[in-house]
Amino acid sequence: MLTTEEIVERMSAQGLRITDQRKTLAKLFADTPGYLSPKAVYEYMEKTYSGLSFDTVYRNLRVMEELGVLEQVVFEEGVKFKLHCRENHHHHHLICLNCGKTYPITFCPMEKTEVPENFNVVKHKFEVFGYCEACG
Amino acid sequence: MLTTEEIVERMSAQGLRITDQRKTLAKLFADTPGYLSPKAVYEYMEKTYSGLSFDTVYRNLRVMEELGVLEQVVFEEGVKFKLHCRENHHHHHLICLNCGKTYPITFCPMEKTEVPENFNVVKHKFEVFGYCEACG
DNA sequence: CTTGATGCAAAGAGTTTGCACATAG
DNA sequence: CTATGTGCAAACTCTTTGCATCAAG
Repeated sequence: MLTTEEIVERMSAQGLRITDQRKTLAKLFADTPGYLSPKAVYEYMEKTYSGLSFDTVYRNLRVMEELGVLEQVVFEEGVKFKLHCRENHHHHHLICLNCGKTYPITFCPMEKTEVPENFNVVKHKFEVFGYCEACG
Repeated sequence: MLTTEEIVERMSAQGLRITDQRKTLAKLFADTPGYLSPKAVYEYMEKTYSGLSFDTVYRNLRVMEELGVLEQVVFEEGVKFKLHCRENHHHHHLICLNCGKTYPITFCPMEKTEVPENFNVVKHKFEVFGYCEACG
């Protein structure tokens, strides 16, 4: 996982300006072991930056996504963001329905899935949802 | 899979009125072997019913979903609907990225997934995307 | 200084809701 | 007949965009 400093460096290296807001965003994601909705991010940031606007949050989330720092996933409840996994290996996730925290699953179901010859596989999605120890 | 008549009967049995639009919707989904977006449904229906409104399409999709005739899935590109799978067995899908057609996968990755004891699994999602024979 | 970041307002997509009129049963 | 379905308009949520101002480098 990336640290706050590594995220900031990475943004800086791409020629992005390091504003207080971006530093705070970097810290938020470095400290959060799971998914955050744009709304959750906004509510967290709002505490520090009164007068914050939603569009800036979105813009920064997009910037960090394009930079490869964040990854976006679509859930039933909407879009969420988390630090991009830097695992050396392809993997999947256990996701806590309460706190959003994720745990890696090393097993990839594609190994065991029989696909008809005439079907050309491009990608797959495997996610397990439930409650982590802390959330019951 | 349900036939047009079975869908109509099912709606009728629930006290829903069988309008021409609902008959056409039933036929559309009975004949479609994959996912349809609300927009695609609207565009199909519009051909027959000029002056059709989007809200009626949405209302009928919701009604059919609540009835258990349709199932809704959230993709990156948005929400889509298909006939609810009536397979006797839990299963997953191969989904064609071009035509939306689906093929069942009998293998369920949960059988092979090791979950930490302290994680209480509630549900899972496994979907394989690619191109079917017809779509290359 | 100069370019990129921010806030504000407004615009868009997608979806839902209230109401009056039309129509299935 | 009577209650449900439909179209219309408007509201709502989530997200993006244009523009003037502000501040990082």
